[in-house]
Amino acid sequence: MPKVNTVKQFFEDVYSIVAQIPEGKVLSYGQVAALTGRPRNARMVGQAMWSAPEKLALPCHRVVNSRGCTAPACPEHREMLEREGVTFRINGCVDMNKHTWTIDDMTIGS
DNA sequence: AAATTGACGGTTA
DNA sequence: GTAACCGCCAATT
Repeated sequence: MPKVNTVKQFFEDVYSIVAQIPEGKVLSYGQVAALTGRPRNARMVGQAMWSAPEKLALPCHRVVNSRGCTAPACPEHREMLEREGVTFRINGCVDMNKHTWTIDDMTIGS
């Protein structure tokens, strides 16, 4: 019954984290990968997004690359983020310094 | 089983 | 600050 830490588990972790991203915040693939325990699997995270079942309502538009830009094939996500309160720079990238999500943003509660 | 590709990241030029 | 190259890890062909 070999059920070790396989990629499948990694995918579940990715879905779990991405699903917890609050509105107006974004995460980079590498950041998500690091939170799942695979900082080198940034690419795999993207693959997970593209492979993510829509029934999970996974906010993949809140996941961007290291530059803070939206996914290469989904520039329309930019408008979705703007609508959620995310601010964009002239270069078309998100203001990471203010919108890169962190655990600290969810634990400061109260 | 081997080689190529890929929603990426980081470093060097 | 921008451009190019290499490197990481798993999937796909």
